[in-house]
Amino acid sequence: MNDLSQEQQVAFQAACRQAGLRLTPQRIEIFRELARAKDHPSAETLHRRLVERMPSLSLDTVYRTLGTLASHGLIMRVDTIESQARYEVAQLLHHHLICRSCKEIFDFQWQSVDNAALPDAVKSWGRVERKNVVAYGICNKCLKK
Amino acid sequence: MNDLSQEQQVAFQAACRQAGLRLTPQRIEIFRELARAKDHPSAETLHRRLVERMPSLSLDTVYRTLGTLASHGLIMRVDTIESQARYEVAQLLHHHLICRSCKEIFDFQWQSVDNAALPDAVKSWGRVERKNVVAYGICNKCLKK
DNA sequence: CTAGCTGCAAAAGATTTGCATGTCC
DNA sequence: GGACATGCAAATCTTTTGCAGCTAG
Repeated sequence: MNDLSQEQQVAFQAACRQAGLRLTPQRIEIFRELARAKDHPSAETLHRRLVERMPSLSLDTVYRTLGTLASHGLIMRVDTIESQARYEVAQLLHHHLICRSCKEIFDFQWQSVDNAALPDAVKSWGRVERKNVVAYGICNKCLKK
Repeated sequence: MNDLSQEQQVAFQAACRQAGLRLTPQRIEIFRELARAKDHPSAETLHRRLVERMPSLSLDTVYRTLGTLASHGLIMRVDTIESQARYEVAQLLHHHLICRSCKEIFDFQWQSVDNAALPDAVKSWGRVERKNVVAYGICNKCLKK
C-alpha cells in the first residue's frame, strides 16, 4: 500500500549501475510503479498509470524499459496464455494461480516444490535456472457469479 | 514417428461431436498435424506444414480452429514468454522445460508434483483445475555452442 | 563530450473480424 | 435447409524499429 521501500529503490539503482544501465527518471518511475503494483500489469496498463504523473512518458519507452529490465533480470515477464505480456518485479520465489475467467493472477509460495529436485530425466537436458508452477482454475470471485 | 493413432483420431472425432463441433477436413488435418508434431508448433508453423497437403487451407482457419479446439479443451495453448502462441494436444499430465536460448520446449513428467497437494493458502482462492511446472534454463545443445 | 535514452511516427508481426460463399448434419 | 465453417481481405492490437534530439555520467 505504501510507496516503494527505500531499500528496494536503492537496490534497483545499484543493480542498474552494475548492469551498465543509465538511471533515467523514466526507468525509476516505471520500476517504482511496477514494484508498487500487485496485479502483474502489462506495458499498456503501466503506461496508463504513469502518464498521470509523467505526462510526457511514451508507451514505447515503457515497452523498451520493461524489455531492458527483464533482460537484465531486474523484473520478470510472466507467462500467461494472453496476448499481452505481463510483468512483475523479481522477488521471492513464488508461483502463479491464474483464473481462466477473469485472468487475474494470484501469487503463492510453495516451498516443497522450490526445494524439490527435478526428475532425473531433466538432468541430461541442460542447466535449469528456475522453475515455476502455474496453476489454472477459477477464483472464488468468479465462481460466485 | 508414425501417423496419428486410430484411437486418438476416433477420440478426437467423438470429442468434437460431443462439443457440438463439426468435423471438417480442415479440423481433422489440423488436429492430426498437431498430434503428430513433437515441437509445440505455432499457428503459423502448422499452417506452413499443412498447406503442402492442403493448398487451399488458409492461415485464418488455422488460427480459428486452434482457438476453437483450445476453448473446448481438445488442445492446449502453451504458456511461454514469446509473442507467438504455441499449441499441443492435451495428453498425459506433463511439464515444460524451455531453453531461453533456442526457445525449444521439452516435455517431462514429474509425478511427485502432480500428486502433491497445493499449499493451504491456495484453498481459499477457488477451484484449481490443473497445475504445470515451467522450468527455464539452457539446453545442452545451446550450452555447447 | 558522447554513448545511451527518449519521443515520435511509422513498420512489423500476430491475431481477429466482416462478409460472401461453401458444406456438414 | 440452415447453422456452422471457410477463405479472403481488411482491420485491430501489441510490440518493434529508425531516426533526430536530449541527457546522464
